[in-house]
Amino acid sequence: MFYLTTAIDYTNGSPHIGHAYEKVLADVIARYRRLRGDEVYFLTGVDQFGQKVQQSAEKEGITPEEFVAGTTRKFSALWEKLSVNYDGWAETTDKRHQACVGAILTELKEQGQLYKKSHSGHYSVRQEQFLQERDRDEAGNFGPEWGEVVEIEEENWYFKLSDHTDWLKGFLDAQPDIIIPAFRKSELLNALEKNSGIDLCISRPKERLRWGIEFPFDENYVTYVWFDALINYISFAGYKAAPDAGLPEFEKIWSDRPLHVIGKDILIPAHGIYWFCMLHAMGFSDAQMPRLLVHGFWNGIGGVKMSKSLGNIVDPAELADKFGVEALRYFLMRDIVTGKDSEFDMERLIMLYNTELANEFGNLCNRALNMSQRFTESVLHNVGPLEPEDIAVRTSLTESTAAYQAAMDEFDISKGLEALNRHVVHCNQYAERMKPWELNRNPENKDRVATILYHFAESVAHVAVLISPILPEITAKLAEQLNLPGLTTLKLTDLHWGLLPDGHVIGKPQPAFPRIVVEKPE
RNA sequence: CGCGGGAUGGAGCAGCCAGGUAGCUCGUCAGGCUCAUAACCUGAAGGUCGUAGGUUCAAAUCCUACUCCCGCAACCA
Repeated sequence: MFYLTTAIDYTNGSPHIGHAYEKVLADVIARYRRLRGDEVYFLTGVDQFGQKVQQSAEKEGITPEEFVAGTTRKFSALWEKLSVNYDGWAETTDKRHQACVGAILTELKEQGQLYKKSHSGHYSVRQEQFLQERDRDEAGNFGPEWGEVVEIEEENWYFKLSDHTDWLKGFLDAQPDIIIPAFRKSELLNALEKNSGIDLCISRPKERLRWGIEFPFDENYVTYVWFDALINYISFAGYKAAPDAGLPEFEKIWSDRPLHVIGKDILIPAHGIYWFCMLHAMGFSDAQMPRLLVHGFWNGIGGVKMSKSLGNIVDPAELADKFGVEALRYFLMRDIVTGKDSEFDMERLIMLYNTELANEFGNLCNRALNMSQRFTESVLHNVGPLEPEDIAVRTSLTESTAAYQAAMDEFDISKGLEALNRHVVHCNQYAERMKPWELNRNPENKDRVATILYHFAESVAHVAVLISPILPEITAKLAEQLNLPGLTTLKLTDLHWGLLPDGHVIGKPQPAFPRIVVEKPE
């Protein structure tokens, strides 16, 4: 079983383009692995507890339950709109999750992994958090943004993180590709080196935070959100679940090494340190440790961070409505190298869709279907003899498919799409050289025209399947136009030359990728 | 000396890990075609690959130093 998860989004606000990117990326990987023939379980969801949610709810004068119900709906509605098809949905307020967190806490305490100690420090009443030395301004004071700062002493529960950091270092050293991309690992190892010996405070006194999972053995405390949130990856996979809980069977889900798709902001310390150590403390073996696929961020134009104050935030739902889900998904996968940052430029979204989908691939679809309709009465003939140019088309397809697969296996979606595009361009060049529209003027060339058109149609069928992880709707559309419904259920291993049988009658051609037309403001 | 990333023709990027005549998309200029969604195809101009050294027969790629930009630095997601 290939188990993959995303970070669960914090339900303190509306989803932005970064949320959408991560979920679409995970969805594409899930769909690709299914295409490869793997059994896949895809989990995503929302993180609902914590201080910020409590504060936001108070501000609106509603309960945290009501507040998260509203924001959660925004996320799930967006995933539906963007064709993000998950198998499991994680909400941390789910009783089953809370029970799992409680069970883990109890077990860790019994194993002596938890202890209580008192900590004193500078505390911001307004922000409801302890302040660090780095929070001081140049003058060495805590600035006005923190409000009233008092020195308080507080008792809390700690997890013996330091017991596991030596193991973690060794583990990370021994694993070449546990963290993708590789440079993130050195960053993580450096961070570990510098901060080992520190334990993790995993509780919050109820006086200052009520919105959390109560400690099973100490009713005065709730669980620190990260400790609770990370557990979603196993709780919703059925870890320590009751048989009738309606959750999957854990051993089945967590059989191979799972993949966590996360953003670069939550690698250190949350996933790279806390989560690995937590799993280790729970008795997970090295072979059971998940891989982390760490993606980059979409910045605004000019490389500046997107933020509300700069007003350069883009709403993914709005984009999908305006340009279509296809264009958005394609852009999000095409214009970024997995692991790196990129700039979100609406003009590039339009350009890439219009160029690569509408003009190049769309044109090829049209050529295949339209000419077949006009020149061969919609009947495809898989006849010979083959000319070198025809062989070259087949070779190009084979090479593109292999390159696509290699790239997709490494989660490099952009490179995979580029590989598909190479074949599409090859086909358009082939069209220009063969000029079937000219050949068709002479009835003697009937067979030759049919052979050429078959190469177009067959190429379209292959690309339609290969692009399906990124553009699932398109595959169905093209399957219909090609009159080959089976196309949507094909696996990679089914992709041999001859998907379209000799004598096959195609359907009615229709533009699969209508161009995006923008009126230029004068 | 905190850590990491980046600097490649007008714009945005790939290539670097496993050195071997600099590649992609857009834009610009010229041409061709008409099957097609004002789409497609061909050709051209444009780069001392941040700077300075080093290793090598050979460096965008490896090593050293430096400059500039961005992000992060553990109890806020």
